[in-house]
Amino acid sequence: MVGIDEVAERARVSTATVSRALSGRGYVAEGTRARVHEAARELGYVVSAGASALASGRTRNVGVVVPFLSHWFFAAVVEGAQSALQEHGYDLTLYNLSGGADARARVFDDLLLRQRVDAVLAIGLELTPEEAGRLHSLRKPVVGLGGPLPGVPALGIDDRAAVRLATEHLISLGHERIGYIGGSADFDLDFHLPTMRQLGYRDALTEAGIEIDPKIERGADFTLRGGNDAAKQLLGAPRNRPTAIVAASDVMAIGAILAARELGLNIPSDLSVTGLDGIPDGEFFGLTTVAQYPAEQGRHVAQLLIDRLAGLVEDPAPDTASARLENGVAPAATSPTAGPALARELPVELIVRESTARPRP
Amino acid sequence: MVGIDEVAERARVSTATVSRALSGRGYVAEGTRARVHEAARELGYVVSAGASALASGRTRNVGVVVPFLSHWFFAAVVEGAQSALQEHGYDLTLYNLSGGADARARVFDDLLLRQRVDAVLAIGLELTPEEAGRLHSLRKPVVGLGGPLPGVPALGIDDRAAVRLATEHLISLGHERIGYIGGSADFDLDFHLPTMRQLGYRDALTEAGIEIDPKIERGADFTLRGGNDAAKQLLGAPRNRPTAIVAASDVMAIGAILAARELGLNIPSDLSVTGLDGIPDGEFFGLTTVAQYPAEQGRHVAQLLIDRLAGLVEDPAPDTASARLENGVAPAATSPTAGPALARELPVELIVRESTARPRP
DNA sequence: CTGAAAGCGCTAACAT
DNA sequence: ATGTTAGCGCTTTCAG
Repeated sequence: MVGIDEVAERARVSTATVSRALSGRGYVAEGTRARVHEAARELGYVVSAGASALASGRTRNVGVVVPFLSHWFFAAVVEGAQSALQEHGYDLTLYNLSGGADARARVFDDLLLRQRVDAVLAIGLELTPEEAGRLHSLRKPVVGLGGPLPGVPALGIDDRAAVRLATEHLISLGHERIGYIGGSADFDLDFHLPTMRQLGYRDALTEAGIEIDPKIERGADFTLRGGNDAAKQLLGAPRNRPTAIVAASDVMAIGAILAARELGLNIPSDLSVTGLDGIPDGEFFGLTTVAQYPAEQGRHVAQLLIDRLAGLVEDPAPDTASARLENGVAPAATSPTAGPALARELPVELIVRESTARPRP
Repeated sequence: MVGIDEVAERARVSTATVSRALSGRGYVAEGTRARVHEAARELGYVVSAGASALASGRTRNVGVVVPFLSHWFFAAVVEGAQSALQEHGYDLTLYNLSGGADARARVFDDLLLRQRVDAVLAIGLELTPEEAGRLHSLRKPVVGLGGPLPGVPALGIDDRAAVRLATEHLISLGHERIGYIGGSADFDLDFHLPTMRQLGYRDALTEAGIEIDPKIERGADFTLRGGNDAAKQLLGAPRNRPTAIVAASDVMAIGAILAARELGLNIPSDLSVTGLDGIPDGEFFGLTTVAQYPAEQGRHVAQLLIDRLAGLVEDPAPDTASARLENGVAPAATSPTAGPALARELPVELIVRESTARPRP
């Protein structure tokens, strides 16, 4: 591996100047700068991440923690974050919690503490107070996406408003008997979104003066089959069958559409269906949905971190954050930088396709 | 951050002993060992990755390069690799090539050269000779999964045999008019699997003495819609319609199943369909398929790398690898360690479900 | 604007 | 089995 002194020699400057020229910190004459870059290029020199990290305290690496990857949403977020980070010369080290409790503990007790990362992005996570404490003890920027993080600034879509929007769409079409397929209680442990989404559905009904009927609210597991099973329950009733179904995710909505077909119901004349997510296959099924944009969300949140890192000034008073945390109070912003408050709500969009229409008269 | 000397002090030993006790290299008395661990735990000490890497040359980090993440297969492989690595205390730094040519160049020209990783896992990639050269110049273990890598040992399923197996299943059921939905030429640039899979289909037909009819071979793009469109072409013909379809992926197979339903054909009595992949939703659709196991593949390949890293001895003679590479010859094993040859073929399994049956008499 | 030199926090000989 | 010590390759004062 060619080192910095070889570059220095070739460019006829000191190693200090090479470092400055290549990292862009400190003054370097334009000519010198060019010579250094030229020399580095010719030699194929790339700084050693470890040495640079040790000397500077900056790793140019961001840790991204996800509950699992095998889900469109998380994969897309990571991909988005990745591309934003990569553009700025940051690497992305992935931590996955799907390996069970041990793996999870390891991530929070060891891996994240190794000083391998400058910042942490926590995606779709619900942290325990201990885990949040560990994260805080890093004294590094941490931001969350799509999960409630105690004491950590977090972004996400407004799940409640999103489902409400879908439901309102159906109501505005004239539907009054609207079923709901949401998450079962199990899922509420990891994400609170099931609850939030259900509330959004109820909000819309209530506001429109439609009575809530728990009999046409079903829990499922966010899979195709789950949505399909739930829909069959909803649609199988001989009378007073819903004319529309709001599903808490696109995948479940598609399951519902397939269920309707199996039962000989026509979409949308016999049944309207809405989803939430905006997955690529939604278009194929003509699914009306409230789309969110995970790749953009990932980019956005990564960019936020990059900005913080760039403007990083000083640590806050040593004990403020943890003290607040112990009291169970989530301060508005607990990151090392006193940046502007985060825009909490990420955009969603109602996409009307062929799965919704006026109910039969 | 608490450092190694604080631990040394507390355990009343030297820093060298702390290092040995914690890393497990070199002799340490059992009692000392315990004291050190205890002290480290009490202080919440974790080695600094950067310092350790600089001093030892080992980063305990593996780079994983994927073309993109937004596909079941890649996400599952990464998840599998992740868990194996994590169990052994390795981190996983992800490099994503989906950002276009610039991103791709950056990965090979800078990011991988930063000495941030001990080894590289290249998934589903077809590298240019330059890229392969860069990888080689790292002088680090590199293994590929599911993509032809010039000069790099690579594992993968036998795509040709897999599709052949599916086709043979249909033939054994009595089908003789069997259509094929594969990848279009565009896709062949990145993965060669479309071609290989098509050859497998033809192999089976030829061996059974069935004539190949290019009119019932269709290219598609590995999406639901692509499979659906292609199937409609195949099934729309008024006469001499295939009684079975082999699809080169589960997603396309599902597209075909939905196409059949739309056309009023019954599965499997009017049409049998097979896929390839073993995606979770396959079961819901009753899809007969040849399953592969990406998570296990990822684990396997990660484990391979870990073993190499553990047994790492010496670099091979400086120029052997690159010389061979320049000649365009792919040696059996070009990794620094002269390990046993890799088992190239990863397992697949025919899973028979409800989408296949004997053709109507 | 550039150079000299002191580390960053750890590991690995080499001693003992 | 444990301690001493010299770096690992860079960044960053501090001078000039």
